[in-house]
Amino acid sequence: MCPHQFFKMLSDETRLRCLILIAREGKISVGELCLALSQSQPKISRHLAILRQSGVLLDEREGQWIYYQVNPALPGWMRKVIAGLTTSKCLKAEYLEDIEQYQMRKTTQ
Amino acid sequence: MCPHQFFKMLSDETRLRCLILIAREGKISVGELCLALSQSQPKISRHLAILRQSGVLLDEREGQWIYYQVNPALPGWMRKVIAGLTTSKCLKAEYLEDIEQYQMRKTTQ
DNA sequence: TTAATATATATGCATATGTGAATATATGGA
DNA sequence: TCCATATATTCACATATGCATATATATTAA
Repeated sequence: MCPHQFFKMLSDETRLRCLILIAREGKISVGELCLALSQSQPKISRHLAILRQSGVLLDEREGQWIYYQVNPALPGWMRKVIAGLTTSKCLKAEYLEDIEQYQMRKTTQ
Repeated sequence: MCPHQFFKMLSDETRLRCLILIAREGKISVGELCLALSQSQPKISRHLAILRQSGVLLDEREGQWIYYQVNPALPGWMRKVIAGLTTSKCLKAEYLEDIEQYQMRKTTQ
């Protein structure tokens, strides 16, 4: 994938928030993403499809659930950009709340 | 600027090629960019305006020419992404030809 | 098989984006 | 002043994008 195409993947806020959450948590189901980001299921699903079709994410079914993860075979320069995002101080509070949301739900369930 | 907005800046091929060439060469005029990328002047000018208005580039007039450079005050995470691009092996041959084009013209003039 | 849950896809629409062509503005020199 | 050069902007148009809603598919359990 060309650099500008990869950046286009990251240019939508919902897609980027999904990707960052998945990159930090390793593996998340669609439903968990919807709850963490407070977005509708079709909306999340469409953005995950875009990331999947471009090869950025991998999906894997487990019973009724489908889990998404960052494709470990991504070229180094893409992994670097994603890694930079997950550790960076550039993220809005909003993004970080996604992670809190997700982790709260994980621990209380 | 939010990460997804920065990535939107980089999601257009012409804009990205401009930015990479500017980042590698330091300072380039609009005309030189047009020649290096073989693109029309209004097209290049419009993309430079987008990068300038978003604060990614700075412009500076020198007589009839206007030179663009990467804004040195960019946050670290943005500079890292740009630096990753200028040194990366991810660039298509096409991108690298821009640089050759530019340097050829520089040395022969 | 039927119902419930989880996820994906299709449709219609409004808006955003990129483009070429034409035009406007700014600078420098005759 | 007038002209040439360099750059910016406007306009009209085609295409792309994201969205909400509705619907389809797959899995599990009863």
